[in-house]
Formats: sequence, structure tokens, C-alpha cells
Amino acid sequence: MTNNIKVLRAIKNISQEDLAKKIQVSRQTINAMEKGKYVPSTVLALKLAMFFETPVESIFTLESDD
Amino acid sequence: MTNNIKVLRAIKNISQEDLAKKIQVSRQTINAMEKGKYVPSTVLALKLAMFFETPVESIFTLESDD
DNA sequence: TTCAAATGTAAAGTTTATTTTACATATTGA
DNA sequence: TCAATATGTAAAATAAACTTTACATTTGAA
Repeated sequence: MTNNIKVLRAIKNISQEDLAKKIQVSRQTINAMEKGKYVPSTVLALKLAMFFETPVESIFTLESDD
Repeated sequence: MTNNIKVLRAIKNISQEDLAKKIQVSRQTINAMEKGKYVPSTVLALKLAMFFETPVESIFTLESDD
């Protein structure tokens, strides 16, 4: 699975740290997520979708190996 | 977070076991998810959304304590 | 250039998702 | 009723998410 959190963050001009605070996770969680180091929970995905005002499907994309 | 997988499953008339096979998880994962026993991964949410041909947001709903 | 803010990363620890096995109960059709 | 299928659940084990701390590197503005 891939995501475009980094781009969405750039559009909203918000740092990893501030985003982390907004959705109540650690900064490292945001960083690791952007780097594709792990698959976030659905709660996290929904919170990001709410924050960025966009569907979950426009943030996260399944890949063939998922 | 809540979900309406049970309803969607009823509409499509598919058993927990068959759904589990379709999205490649164990039947217990489907059962526990329906029962709200844990929060699935985003990969799982996206697979369910694809299978049920509906947005992730229409399957899962954040609650105040999320 | 210099300082501060932002980002990348890593290791250790905790919590939680998911699997496997197993069994009990419920439901439904013949 | 009987048998098959579906569902609920539980315990133990494993994998993975997420946190905390800590430090190094990058970037951008003054």
C-alpha cells in the first residue's frame, strides 16, 4: 500500500509534528507512515481523511502485493 | 470506531468464511471485526471497500473516543 | 553563515492486530 | 429430527503498529 500524505501535507503546509498532534499520534508514526514503513490502522486512516478533507481512497492506494 | 460489515455481508449474502477467503484473512478476523473487538488495518479496510464497492467511510465510522 | 525548525532514522519497549486451533452454539434445509 | 453450515468465542502464539527517547542530517530564514 502507498500513500500521498507528504503531498497532502505540503498542500496544507503543515509539519509532521503538527499533523501528529492534530491526529494524536507520535511524529515518528507520521514519518514512518510517509516512508511506507508500515500500514496504519483504519482509525488513523479515517482521521487523516477527515483532516485532509478527502476520501481514504484518495490518500491510500492498494498495491498488487496487498 | 464502528462498522457495518455485517449488514453489507447480508446484502451480498456472503458468509464470514467466504468473505474471509475473498479478502485473505481468517474467519475469526472477520468475526472479531464485526463484533468491534479490534480496529483493522487500512489494507483490510480498503479491501473490504473494494469488495463491497463502497467507500471506506461508508463502512467504518469514527466515534468520539477515537 | 548560523541558528532553529523540520525531517530521517534507529533501538527498545508496549500494545494491539491477526492467525491457528479448537470447541460450542445457532440456524437452516432435507 | 438430522446433518450440514454458519456463527460466537477463547486461548496461545506471532506479527505488526505505535510510543518513547535520542541523535544526526537537512532546510530555510535571518
